[in-house]
Parts: sequence; structure tokens; C-alpha cells
Amino acid sequence: MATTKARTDTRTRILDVALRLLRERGYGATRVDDICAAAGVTKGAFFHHFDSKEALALAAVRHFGDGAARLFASATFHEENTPAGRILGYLALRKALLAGALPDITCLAGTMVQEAYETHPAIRAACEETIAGHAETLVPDIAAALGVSGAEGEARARRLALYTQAVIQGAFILAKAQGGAAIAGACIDELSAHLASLFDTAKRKETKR
Amino acid sequence: MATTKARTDTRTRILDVALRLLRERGYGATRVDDICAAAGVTKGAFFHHFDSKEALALAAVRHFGDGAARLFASATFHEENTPAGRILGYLALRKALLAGALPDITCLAGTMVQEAYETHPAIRAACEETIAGHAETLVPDIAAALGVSGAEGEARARRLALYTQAVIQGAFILAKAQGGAAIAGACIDELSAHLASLFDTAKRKETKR
DNA sequence: CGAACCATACCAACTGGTCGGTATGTGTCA
DNA sequence: TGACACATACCGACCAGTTGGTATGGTTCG
Repeated sequence: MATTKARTDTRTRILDVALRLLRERGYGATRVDDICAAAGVTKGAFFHHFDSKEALALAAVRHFGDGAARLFASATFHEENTPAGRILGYLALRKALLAGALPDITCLAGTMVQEAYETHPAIRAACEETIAGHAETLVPDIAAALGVSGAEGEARARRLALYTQAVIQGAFILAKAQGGAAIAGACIDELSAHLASLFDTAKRKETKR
Repeated sequence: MATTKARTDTRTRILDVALRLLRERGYGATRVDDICAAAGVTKGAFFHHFDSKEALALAAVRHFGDGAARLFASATFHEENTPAGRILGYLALRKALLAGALPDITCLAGTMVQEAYETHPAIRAACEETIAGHAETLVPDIAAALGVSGAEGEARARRLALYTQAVIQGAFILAKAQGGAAIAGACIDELSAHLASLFDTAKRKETKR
């Protein structure tokens, strides 16, 4: 299986490098040659593994999504014993992840979709899937923390889950504009307070009942 | 003054077209030739008015910011007679502006900064200025609605003003990912409810006192 | 077993087209 | 007449993708 391993290594190396460069420069400004040079492979190898630059971008979004999914799935906030605690723990982790350089902490899907949404439908769809899929992991806990259920309750929870993603994506934009992640931390704090207040109101209603 | 007028016309026509194309495709994917063709001018005219593509992008961000400033300065929400009413009126206007095609309603600064923040410092700075300047127009009313004052109160209001911009920027990203502005409306609704709740709490405290 | 065959992984050089930018000419108006 | 506002034609660098090949390791069959 040496061949399979080598193949995986090279492909993954290209994807890791592409992930970094795409987050730094965006899709249009990232040259295939740059990726090849940074990954230490030739262009022939690149086009052996990926049909086109667009196919690479697609794979990179999925690669990014997979990595993020693994990261959050294995995080400790799941051990909190209330739904509200888990959601606030999730946000605390998101804030903690803001340490580090901007290209390492921002969302590839959010970055690329702005360039791609009108011109590259496949990339747009992959970005949408990544963001929506991540938001979806929050829905059950948000619904439970709000004390809602049924289709309508789930819809409300889903709207809030997407709202959290909007805040985080917007926080990244402000961070990029300001050239530092500080503002993003403040945004996540504000979001945490907002959600805590919503969960608190829900809990009080529940207790009263 | 015919020459001055013609000059202004051409320059403005280029800027208007560039604004549209940059919002549709981003900086990297927008060709100077595309802009020239769409504006009905030749390349010579383009480079007569702008030193480089980057200079055009810079001017386009400022052009966008100027237009937005004019739009919001002349809006009717300023006639609301409470600070909270004006802020919620502002958000209602932002929601109303979501009608129309995505490239027409999204923020050029937020779109371009993602591509430019690492590679084009001048563009990043112009985007930052546009976003921060717009947020700044909200600070006095937010501070008043929160019933805070002094340097610390203003800082709190400024954080909230930036938070509103983060939500709106993030809402645009989700809208682009989903291919429709509906989600952005939901995000602004959530933000409105959050702010209304904050203002309400502040008001109650004030009354009690 | 081992020779013939084949698929996979990768490489280096090249190509055809694109794109930002320039050099130079032309018409117009004060 | 000269300064300004363009137009035309062109350049050189760049860049996604191709081509024609090699090296390696696995599979088949006598």
C-alpha cells in the first residue's frame, strides 16, 4: 500500500498548503504555481491529483470542513451538562481559537464564497454546505436550551444557529479590516451575552410553568 | 466647464461600473478590460483616470462609501424621536434594502477586504475606514439608547455599533452562500430583537432610578 | 518463480491565451 | 497653440492547463 500512502500524502500536502494560501489571498490571487512551490510538488503532480484549479478549491473547502468538524466534534464543551452550557462552551472555544494569525483562524468557506458566489456555482454550493452543516450541529442544543420542540421550534433554533455563524463570519470580516482579531472576540462576547439572555428567559418561563 | 463635466462623467461611469463588477466578482476576477467594456470607454481612458487597477479599487471603495453615507444621511429614520427608535429604524431600512439582486445590496468593503487584507494594505485600510466610519454614525444614538455616557459608555456603544456591522456583513456572507437574501433578513430581525431588548433593559433601569 | 504487462504517481518543458500597463496619436476647446 | 481627454495599438509578464515522458510497484500467467 506504499503507493496509496504516497498518493494520500501528496494530495493532503497540496490541500493543506492550498488551504493556507486560499485563506491568505483568496481564490483569484492564489496561483497554482504558488501552491505547487509551497507544497514542493510539480505542476504535473498537481494536475494529476486535481482536474482544475476550481476542483482544488472545491476539495479545499471540503478539507477545511472536515478538519473543522473533527476539531469541534472532539472538543470538551460537549461535556457540559446543560444544552445552554454546551452552546456557550462552543462560543468560548470559538473565542479561544481567535489566537493566532488571521489566515489561520478565519473560515475558508466564508472567505471564498464572496469571490465565488456569482461565478463558480460549485464552490458556492460547497461553501454553503460547509457553513450550513456546521450550524446544523448546534441546532439540537439550541432548541433544548430554548425549551422549544417540534418543527417550528427546530426552525427557530436553526435560525439562531445560522445567526451565530453570521456573527462569526462578520466578526472575521471586521478582524480582517482592522488587521487584528480583537474585534472578533468582542463580537463573540456580545453574541454569548445575547444567547445567554435568551436561554435565561426560556429557563425562567420553564420554571414558572 | 464642459471638459470638467465630461471628465467627471467618465470617471463616475467607470466607478459605477467597477462598483457593480467588483461586487459581483471580487477584485481578482474583475478585469480592467471588463470594466472598460461595460463602461463604454477604452483602456486609454481608464488609465487616464486611474493610475492602476489598485487605485481604481481604492476609489471604488470610497465611491461606495460616499454613496452609502448619502443614502443613510438622507433616510427618514432620523426623524424618529427616540434614540432607540432611530437605531431600530436604521435596521429596518437595512432590511428593506435587502430587496434586489445580491451584487446590488452587499457591501463592497466587506467583499473586497477578504481578498485584499493580506496583499493590498491600502485597500484594506480604505475598507476599514468605510466600515468603521459607517458604524461611527450609529454610536451617539446607541449610547443614548443605552443611557450610557462618558468615554466608557461611548466605548460600549462603539462595540455595539461594530457588532451590528459584523452581523450585517456576516448576513451577506450567508446570503451569498445560500444564493438569496432571505437569511440576511432573519439575521437583521434577530439583531433588532437583541438591541431592542438591551434598550428596553436600559430604559427600565432609568425609570426605576 | 519470474517475465510480461499495466496502472499509478510524478516530472520538466512548453503553449496559447490573458491581462495589467504603456507609448503614441488625435480631436477639441479655451 | 497648448493642455486636456480620450483612442489605438501594442508589449511583456504571467498563468492555467497540456504533453510526452519516467519510475515504481502491483498483477497475471506460463
